[in-house]
Amino acid sequence: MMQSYQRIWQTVQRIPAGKVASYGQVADLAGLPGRSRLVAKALKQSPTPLPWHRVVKSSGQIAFAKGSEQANEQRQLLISEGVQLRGYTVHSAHRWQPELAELLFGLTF
DNA sequence: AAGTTGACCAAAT
DNA sequence: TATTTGGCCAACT
Repeated sequence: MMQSYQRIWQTVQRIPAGKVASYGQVADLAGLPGRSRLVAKALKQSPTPLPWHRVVKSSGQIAFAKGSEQANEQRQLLISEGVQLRGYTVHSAHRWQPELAELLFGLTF
């Protein structure tokens, strides 16, 4: 549903530069628990200004195949933001841990 | 209308 | 550490 994509995009937009979130984490924050695959789909539709590169697997690995054009691009974007990686895996220290106030920001009631 | 596909995930092996 | 398995569900065949 388009509504879900909007929520996902808004959530991705809140990930700070220099930090990353997992697909599942974004789904949870968007109020769509268990729908990590939908996040991937929404990202595929990525409106240009979206910081899509700040979303990685729960393992810290970049989701694209190693060595692929897209994986390399994502890697460079992250590095340019000061994110440290070992190969195609971001260091756990850069994982986004939203504060309570930040979590509440996404609620609709 | 029924089957397949994903920029995934967590737990089990 | 690596691979498999079952779960997930909207969008496509």
